[in-house]
Amino acid sequence: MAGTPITDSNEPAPGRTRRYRSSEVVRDALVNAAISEFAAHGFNGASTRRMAEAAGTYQSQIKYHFNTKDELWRRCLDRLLAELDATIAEATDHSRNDPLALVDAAIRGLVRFAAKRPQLSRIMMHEATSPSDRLTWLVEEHSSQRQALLTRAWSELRKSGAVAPIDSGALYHTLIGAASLLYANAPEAQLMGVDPSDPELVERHADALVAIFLSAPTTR
Amino acid sequence: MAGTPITDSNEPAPGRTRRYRSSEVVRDALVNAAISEFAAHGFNGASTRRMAEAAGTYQSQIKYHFNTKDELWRRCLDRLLAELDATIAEATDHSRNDPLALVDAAIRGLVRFAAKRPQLSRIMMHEATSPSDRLTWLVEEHSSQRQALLTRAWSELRKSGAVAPIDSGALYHTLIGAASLLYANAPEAQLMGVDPSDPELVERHADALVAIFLSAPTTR
DNA sequence: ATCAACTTTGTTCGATCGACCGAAAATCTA
DNA sequence: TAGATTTTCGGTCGATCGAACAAAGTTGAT
Repeated sequence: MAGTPITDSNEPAPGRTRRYRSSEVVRDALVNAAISEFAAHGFNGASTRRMAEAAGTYQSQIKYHFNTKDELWRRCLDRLLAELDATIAEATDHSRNDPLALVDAAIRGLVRFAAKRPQLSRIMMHEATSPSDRLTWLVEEHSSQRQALLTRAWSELRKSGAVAPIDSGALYHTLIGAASLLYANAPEAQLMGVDPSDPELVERHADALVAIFLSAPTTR
Repeated sequence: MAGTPITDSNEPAPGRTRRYRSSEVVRDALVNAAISEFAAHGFNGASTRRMAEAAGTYQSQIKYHFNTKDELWRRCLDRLLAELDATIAEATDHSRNDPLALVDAAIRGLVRFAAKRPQLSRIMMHEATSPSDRLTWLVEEHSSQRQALLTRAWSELRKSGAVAPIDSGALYHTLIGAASLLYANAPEAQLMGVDPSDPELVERHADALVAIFLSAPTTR
């Protein structure tokens, strides 16, 4: 079976340069190219031939390394979600005990990730507009746990009244939407005179989200 | 030219039933079918044959009535955005003078429209992920004015301090994202056990957005 | 009733899609 | 070095796409 056990040292036989890239490298290049292609055009609109070209290889390599377009798509999401988890984990590293500080850090991490890797938001927005096996897989494999985690943390904070009164059913999509649409729709924002790649804008955006989500309700 | 001047009374010649539908009716059916198709699969993934079948007609009718898939797409957005304008205008009808009440009503109208017509959000999210002539048209024709309107109203309210401190560059997408992702991604929400078609959820969602956007900043 | 305008219907075209196959080339193992 | 394994590379297959065309059928005005 191809690539399952990476046995070799992947060294180009001392002194010589490899002519064939290792499975790992090609798979990596294909996943990266596919992430951009899926994000830009959705699953159906994405072309495996364009992916292969961007990765500097051949379309038939997708069958060889991933078997189908569908499985390649799943590997793309595995990678993106692992990156998201890593970013959030890093951001919340120093606030393990204070629940409010933890959510604060998580929101900022979410915004920064959406800015750095808008492809994840784009793919999810493409996919979640109509039912499919992929969407079912995505929710079961990934979305559900994240939503449960957020909802639990939020209802805990709600008890102490330190947080905005947001319906628990709407919370997840409200926060994700507020945090990521600006970057998912960056090409539109650019045309409107906004530059979502500006790091200072990202920080101001994160500040704003923390301010509106993590503030006790005010009576007018 | 077909259908430009609707001269006739469109009456089925007393007693008899028409065998041909009028241009107006077919165009209407095609636009409706196309809106759903574009929303579900994006521009490239949408099939003109499926649209025609859903509209009870033939694919070649699209060429006849709209010339190209591209022009049909533009007519879909003209209609959706007209509907959005009508909904917002109706919602803000009774608060012409009080700027704060006006934005309050506009936010609620936006949420209700996103819930009622998720297709607009879906199409925009599909389209805004990568540059295209359609996106340029969309921004120039529609998005820009709306953003300018919102930004102006917001900065006015900011002066009186009655409103959350949100960066003006990020405001538009933050609000739209918070208001519409839940409905744009309704199939995902359903799988997660949330029902975005529940009118009470929609109202609670609108309440929450008004609460977090239209509240003076609190210091912690 | 006639005729021009409008609408429907069926078909064809070239292009692109994902999946698949097999032989050649390179690499690793023994 | 010989043989087994991995990777590359070019090509083919049926399906579907948007666009286009040409008749044929329907309608309303004259």
